[in-house]
Amino acid sequence: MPAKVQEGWVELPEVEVVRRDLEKEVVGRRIRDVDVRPQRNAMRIIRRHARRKEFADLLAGRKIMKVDRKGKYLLLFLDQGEVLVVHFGMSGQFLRGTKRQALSPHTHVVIEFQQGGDLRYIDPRTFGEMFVTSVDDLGKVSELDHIAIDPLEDTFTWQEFSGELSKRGAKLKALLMDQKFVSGLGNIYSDEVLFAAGLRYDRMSDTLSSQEVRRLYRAMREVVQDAIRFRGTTLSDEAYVDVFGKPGEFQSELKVYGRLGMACRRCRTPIASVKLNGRTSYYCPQCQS
DNA sequence: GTTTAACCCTGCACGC
DNA sequence: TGCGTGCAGGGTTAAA
Repeated sequence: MPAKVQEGWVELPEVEVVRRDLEKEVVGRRIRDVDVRPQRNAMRIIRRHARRKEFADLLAGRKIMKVDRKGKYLLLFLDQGEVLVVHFGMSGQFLRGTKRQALSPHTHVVIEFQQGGDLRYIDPRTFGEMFVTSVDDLGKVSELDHIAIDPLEDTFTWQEFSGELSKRGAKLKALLMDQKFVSGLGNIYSDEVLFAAGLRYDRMSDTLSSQEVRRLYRAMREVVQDAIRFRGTTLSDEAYVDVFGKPGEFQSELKVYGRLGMACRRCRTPIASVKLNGRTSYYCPQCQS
């Protein structure tokens, strides 16, 4: 039975690829105008703002100074002490465009630049969102405040990771996906990390040997770094693309995710899946214990 | 403290 | 064949 084609979504590697693209493409540009599209769903994207105009006025005339990432959130810092915060949800994406190019379906926001060209926010499922706040108020945004340490940060050491793991008594899969424990991993990469570490989804975090902790720590950094190098995971035509519309290539590197019934790349045992809290998790029954 | 369920929405699969 | 219905899917949060 072929694996069902899934829509793609956005985890740390994809957000980081977009961040790097935006740094090259939009930093230094000044916003001329912002068009929040007339369809009702566009308001869902800017749900923290009462009106389209309010959101647009906060951005018009501002210059984009730098682009940071916190977990799966993108932070576009503007020249007057304000920040455009973006979360892609499940199906959000940024695309560079020009006035002559027609807007694709589910385009909710178009940011037009003075130097020409625009940046479009597209999101079929509208689970994503964007809002503008001041740098001073960033700390008051609870979702950002709660985000745990990033696996790519140098300050993320395995000793610290080990301490956090033993403090918690939770199943590894749930823990890896918990943004308050470690930031940026979703369903795809948590499965891949657990496979790379040789650990099962239901292992309790406080039962790992120090060797297993180190394996998990190393796997987490390696999988995320590799996925960025391959510019993210694109599972179907409709799925994630970078700012230029180009799909990622990490899907060909996936070891377990979406490979139900296919031979494990390491031991040839068929990949199994299990439903956890309504989400499908993939693993190798032989390689992971 | 952890686990579960529900919410948001679209698109697809399925059945009549 | 065409339409209507049901539900999968991820991140977050509130409830259990």
